[in-house]
Amino acid sequence: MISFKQKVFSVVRGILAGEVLTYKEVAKRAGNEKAARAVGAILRTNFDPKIPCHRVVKSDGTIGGYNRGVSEKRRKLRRENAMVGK
DNA sequence: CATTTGACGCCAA
DNA sequence: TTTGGCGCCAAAT
Repeated sequence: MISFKQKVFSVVRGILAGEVLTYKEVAKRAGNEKAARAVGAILRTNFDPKIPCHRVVKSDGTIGGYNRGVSEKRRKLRRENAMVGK
């Protein structure tokens, strides 16, 4: 039985370089659009380099958080995407 | 099983 | 535009 959490990881793992999803989008793809907050909690407790969790940002365009520091996240996004938003 | 937690989202002021 | 407050949810305790 795959948990919501597993689903979230599958989705995030599938994000292509240059693609950025919001927590809400990830939640929707994982099966529950209203679980954006839970997605953050999940990505927070489970760090895994195979998962490009730095490509997940907030709906309002701000960067959100990151286990290894927001600066690091911003830097990675900047390398992959050209613009990160605000 | 009951509570707490927090990388969120949205709206009113 | 910036803040504050409330709702929502899966996980962790």
